[in-house]
Amino acid sequence: MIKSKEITIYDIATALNISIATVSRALKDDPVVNKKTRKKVFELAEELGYRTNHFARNLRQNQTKTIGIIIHELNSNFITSVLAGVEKVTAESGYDLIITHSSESYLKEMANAKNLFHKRVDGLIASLAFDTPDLNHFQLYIDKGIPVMFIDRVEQDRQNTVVIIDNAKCGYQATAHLIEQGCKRIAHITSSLKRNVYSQRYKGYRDALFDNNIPLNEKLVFVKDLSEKSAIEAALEILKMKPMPDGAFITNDFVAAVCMRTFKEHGIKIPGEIAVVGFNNDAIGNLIEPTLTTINYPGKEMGQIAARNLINHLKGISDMHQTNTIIVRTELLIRKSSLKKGIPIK
Amino acid sequence: MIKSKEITIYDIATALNISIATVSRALKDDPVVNKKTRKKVFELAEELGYRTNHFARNLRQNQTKTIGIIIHELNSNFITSVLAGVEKVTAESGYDLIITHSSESYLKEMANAKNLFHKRVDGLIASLAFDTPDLNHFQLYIDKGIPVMFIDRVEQDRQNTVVIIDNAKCGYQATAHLIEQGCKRIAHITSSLKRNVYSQRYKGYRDALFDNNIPLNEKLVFVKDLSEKSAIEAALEILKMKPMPDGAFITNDFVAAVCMRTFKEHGIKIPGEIAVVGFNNDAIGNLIEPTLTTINYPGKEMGQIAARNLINHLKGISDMHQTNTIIVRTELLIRKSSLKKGIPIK
DNA sequence: ATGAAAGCGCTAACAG
DNA sequence: CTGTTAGCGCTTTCAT
Repeated sequence: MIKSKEITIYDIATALNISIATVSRALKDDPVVNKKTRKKVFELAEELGYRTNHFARNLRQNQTKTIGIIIHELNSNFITSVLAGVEKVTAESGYDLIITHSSESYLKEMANAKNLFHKRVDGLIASLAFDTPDLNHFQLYIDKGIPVMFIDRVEQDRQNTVVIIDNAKCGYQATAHLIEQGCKRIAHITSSLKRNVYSQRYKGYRDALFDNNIPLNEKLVFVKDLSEKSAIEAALEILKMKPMPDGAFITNDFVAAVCMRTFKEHGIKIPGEIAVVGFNNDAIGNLIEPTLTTINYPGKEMGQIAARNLINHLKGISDMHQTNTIIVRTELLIRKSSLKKGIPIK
Repeated sequence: MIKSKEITIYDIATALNISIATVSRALKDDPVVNKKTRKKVFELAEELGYRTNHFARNLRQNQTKTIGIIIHELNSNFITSVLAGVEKVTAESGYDLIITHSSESYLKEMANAKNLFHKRVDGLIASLAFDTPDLNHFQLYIDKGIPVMFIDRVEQDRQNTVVIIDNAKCGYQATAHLIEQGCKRIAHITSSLKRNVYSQRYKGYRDALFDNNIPLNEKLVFVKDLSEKSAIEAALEILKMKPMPDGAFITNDFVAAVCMRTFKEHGIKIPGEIAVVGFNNDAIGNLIEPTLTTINYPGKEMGQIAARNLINHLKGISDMHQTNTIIVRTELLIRKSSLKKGIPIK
């Protein structure tokens, strides 16, 4: 297959008998160039099938117009929403996106960070893996002054710019809702407490119990990964307890769905014998029986906010280091899995 | 923030008192350079924190080492699997990936194709939107000799390289399975018959009916989009029919789940009164009640195959135009939603 | 085994 | 408003 020759600004300049500088300026809408000239340049560019050589431009300008993104996984509704939000903003601003995922592995996360660094992304958006213990692998970026924006899964003990939800509040709401429905022994199934999202939700759970004079029983707290296997394990442990918990706040809708299935297989009534609240508002929650009460949080919006702040920072419009925590609104979506007392006032 | 100066091969060359040509060669393991020299170069590069300037390289070599991907949507299990497969292969071969999605819109698909063309991807992997009527927007690629690989959602009336499953066979299997379970009036809920995947599954459905002497009843065929709303509509129409269908082959697990929910809300027993077979093997199928019989097909593998063929073609190892259709294996996963007669012999 | 030098396509400083 | 020119960092002949 013979590739037809690539058109450059030289070709356009020669054909129009003007200089390449003028062509270059015309192409980027520099107001300094004569309108007629610009029009001619555009027309010829179109006709000849000219395409900008981004490499020459980037080489010259020493920026890549690329944003890197490291996420922990790409299999949830929430994550694809985040991606969609980021993509929308970056595309509008003419930035490319290189998406990587760490499969919840710290090692892969480090490798991705290094890789994107070598690819010279102008900025980075990251959501941490389960077992990421520190932020040392982002030091490269900090040293070079490359902005990094953390989203959802963040490290708390440093001063980075983060876009998060108020996980403690959500945990509190979920738990308080169960208490309100009459639950006395509320189990909590969660994941690695090293991750802010889980530790904060746990904190909210504890605070809600405390405020309602329910003593914390650590045996009711299950720290698991988010696999189907672990979910079944946790559910079976709950089933064995005497007395059995009468409520469960589960930090993930998929895990909640698996637990509910397991409960039902053992003849347990939901919410009658055990009320359940999940987290994330995945599509699944509306398809299982009973429908799942959950926390809804706007992934797409979070993605947009993160990307917008990063890009504005890059463009010098604003300094993202000034606002270092952005908290996005959330809501408790009450459905059937938690309603022991019937439908509340809407 | 002061960015520390970027190290180039010039810095290394000067420090080592050798030429940049030697550094360049050493860095890419050219066997022609002295082992000791190479070692010194690598050590210094590491120490100084050298990173390759891909733009300079790409500018020089006139290739981007980037693959573009256009998918119809990124919200399904299947699609994220495809992406994971593609990513695995491209990452191993040192290619970047730019992911775009068309949200099932032909217009967005065209825009993406154009955009990726301007970004100069070395190759493209695409899965078509619902309403894409032709392949004209890929003509740019063909004209320039840029390879395009279609996956799953493909256009049939041209000679492109495609990675697909045997949709007709799957449709046949699903339908035959329902017939085997005693179904006589089998509804089919599907989507735009312009898309190969749906038209082929429909064909399989028709063939299975024919082979079992069941006349085709077009009233039992519902062409819908894959939204929750449409799923409910279709389910309600089915519920109204007299006699009601006693089986349904639904080309999407999510839609199947929504239909099942609707059936159950109306007191219909599954599979007793209506047996259901879905398509895709989404996680949801194992969480709803009854569990959903479905067609499993290996997204990750399809992604890998597509990417591998594309890259081998790019590297000149093989010519992908020689093999223009790659068919991947599939399987019918029999679960409870279709088992009117009890569990079959495994 | 190494070096010199040209040039990939573009931008921007400077000079008209 | 337009043109000239010097690189950006790298690869790749062609010499040596």
